[in-house]
Amino acid sequence: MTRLSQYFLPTEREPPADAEAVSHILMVRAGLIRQVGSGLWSWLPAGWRVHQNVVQIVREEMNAIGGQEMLMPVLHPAEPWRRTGRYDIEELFKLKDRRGADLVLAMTNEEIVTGHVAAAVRSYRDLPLILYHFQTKERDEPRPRAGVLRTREFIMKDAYTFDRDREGLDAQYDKHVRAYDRMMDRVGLEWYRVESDVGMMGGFGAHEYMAPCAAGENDVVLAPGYAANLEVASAEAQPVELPPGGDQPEPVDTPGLTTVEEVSSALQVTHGGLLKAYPVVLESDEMKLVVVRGDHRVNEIKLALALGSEFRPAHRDEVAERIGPPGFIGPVGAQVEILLDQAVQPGAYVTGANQPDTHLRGVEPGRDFKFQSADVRTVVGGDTVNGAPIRIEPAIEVGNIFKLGTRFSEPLGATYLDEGGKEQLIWMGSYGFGPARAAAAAVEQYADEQGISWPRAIAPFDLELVVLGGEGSEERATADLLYEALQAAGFDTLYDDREANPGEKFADAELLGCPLRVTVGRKGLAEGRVEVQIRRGREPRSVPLEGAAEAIAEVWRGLP
RNA sequence: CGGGGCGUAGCGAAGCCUGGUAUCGCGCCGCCUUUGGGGGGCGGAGACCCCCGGUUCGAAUCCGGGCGCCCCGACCA
Repeated sequence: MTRLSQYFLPTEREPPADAEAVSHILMVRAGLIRQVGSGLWSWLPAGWRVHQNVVQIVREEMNAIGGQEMLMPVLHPAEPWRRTGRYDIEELFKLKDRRGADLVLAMTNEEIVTGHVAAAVRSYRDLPLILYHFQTKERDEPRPRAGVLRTREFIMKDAYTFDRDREGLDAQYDKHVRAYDRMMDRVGLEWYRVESDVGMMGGFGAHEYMAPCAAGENDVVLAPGYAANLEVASAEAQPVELPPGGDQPEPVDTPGLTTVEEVSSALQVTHGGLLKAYPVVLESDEMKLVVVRGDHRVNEIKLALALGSEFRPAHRDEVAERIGPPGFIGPVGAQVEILLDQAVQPGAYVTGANQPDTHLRGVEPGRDFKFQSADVRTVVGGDTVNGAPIRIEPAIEVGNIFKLGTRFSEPLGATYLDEGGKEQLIWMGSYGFGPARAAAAAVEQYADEQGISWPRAIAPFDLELVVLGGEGSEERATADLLYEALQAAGFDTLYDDREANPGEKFADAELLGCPLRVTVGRKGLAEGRVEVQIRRGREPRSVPLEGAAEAIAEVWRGLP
C-alpha cells in the first residue's frame, strides 16, 4: 500500500548547494537519502528499498554458493585487533567503555569470525566454510565524499572462507568470482572485474569489482582481455625518440634547472629522453635509487611490490649526503643500488650529474651504470597491452575479493587437525560488497537530464502510477482500480494520488526513476487506453485499459 | 595531513566590503481557480542570521576564538 500522498518521499526541486556528484545530487533530490553529518547518511524509505533490493540479490548469490548468513557485532573488544596488528590502523574508530576497557568499532570482521572458527573448528571434516553477514562498518575516513559513495558508516556484506589449504582457498575464490559476476549482472550495473593491489595485508591474489562512472575514485585500465586497477596495472610504453649518444656521458650546464619540464626544454629533448631519479629508503634503512623515464611516474604500490619492502622517499639531507645535490641527482656514480624501470629501453638519456647545476647527456644504462630492472611505473594513456592501446576510466569499487591466506588464522590461532592428526593453519579469504555503492553507481551510470533511471532489479518500485484528475474524477476512480490490479499482478507500485499538477507529478516520477510510469488521464481514457512510459530513454507507449496489468507485465519483461 | 571555499526560513540564494526595521525565488498553510509537463489569484505562517567572546549607542555585517560542512590533493584493511 504505497500512496504517494502518505509516503515519506521528500523531493527537492533544486540540488543541494554542496553536492557535485550526480548520485549525490539525485539521491538527495529524489528523497532517497539525507545527510546527518560528514560521511553519515540516513536512508529514507524509498532509498532503503533500493538498498534492500541490492542486499537481497547479494544474499541469494551468497547462499547459492553455500554461504551461511550470520550476524556479528559492530562493537569489538580491542584485544583481537591488537593481536592481528590492526589496532594501530588510523581509520579504526577506538573508544572505551565505562570501566576503561578499550573497544573498537569494526571496519571488517576478520578478528571476530576467525575467533569463532578457531574456537569451534577442530578437524579437517569441519572445513570448508563460507560465513557472511550484512553489517554496519565504521571507518574514520580522512575525507568522506560524494553522498553515499564514500562514508564513515555504511553497510557491507562481508564474507569469509575457511579452508584446509591453498587449493581449497583457490576453489572458494573461484566460486566467489562466479557469484560476484552474477551479483553485478543481476544488480544491473556495467562493471569490470580488475586485478587489484593486495595491500598492506599481504595476500595471495585480489580482484575488485568496478562500476565505471564519472564520480569514481579509482581508475581502471582496460584493453581487450585485460582489466586492472591503475594501482597495479602493467602495459608496454610508447617508445621514445632518443638522440644518438657519444662514447661517454657529456656534462652540460643546467643552472637552476631541476624539473623535467625545465631540463627538457633547455636541452631540446623530449620528456621521455630524460631519466628521473627517485631516491627511497627501505624498511631495512637501505637506500635505493629508482629511475624512470622523464615522461613516466613512479607507482608506489608496484614499487613496494618490486622492492619487497615498504619504503619512504629519502630526505633531502640523506640524498645530498649519499648521492648528490637534490634536483641534480642521477644514476651515474651514485653510491647506492639502482632500480631501473623496465620501460627504459637501451639508448642515450639525459640524467642528473650528481653535481650542482649540471646534467649529463648521452647516459647509457648498463654502460654508464649498473642496474636491476623492474616494472615500477604507472601506466599512461598511449601504452599498449598485446599491441592494443589501453583505456583508463574512472570507476567505483563496489566489491572486492581477497585471498588472505593465513594472515589472520596465524595470530588468532585458527587451526585444524588434518588426516594425519597434524595441526594445520586454516587458509582464509575475504569478500566484500557495498550495497550503497552499488546503488549510487547505478544512479551514476543511468541518470539523464530528468533524473534517475534504475535498473529494474533494484528500483525502489517497479512502476509509478500517475493519475491526472482530482478527487472524485473518473480518472481517479479508474486509477484506483488499476492500482489494485497492478498490485494483484505482483507489481510493487507507487501510486501518485496527490492533488498536484501533471507537470509536478511527471517531474517527480522521472526524478525517482522507476522503470515504468503508468499514466491515467483524460486523453488516454477517451480512447480506452493508459499510457506507459519506459523510463530508460523516456519511450512513450500505451496499452488498452482493458487488461492493462497484463499488458504492462509484457512491457516489464522487456526492460533492462 | 596540505590547499581552497562556505555556514542567513524546509531548499536555493541576496544583504556583509561601506554597522542602523532581515530580502528574494521555490516550497509550506487557508480560500478560490486550473488539471497532459513544476499553472494563476488573494491572504498567511515560518529565521537563536552556526556558536562563544569583543568593539560599538547599535553587529548578519567589524575583530578574536571555536564548531560544522563542501571541493581538490595526499591517504584509503
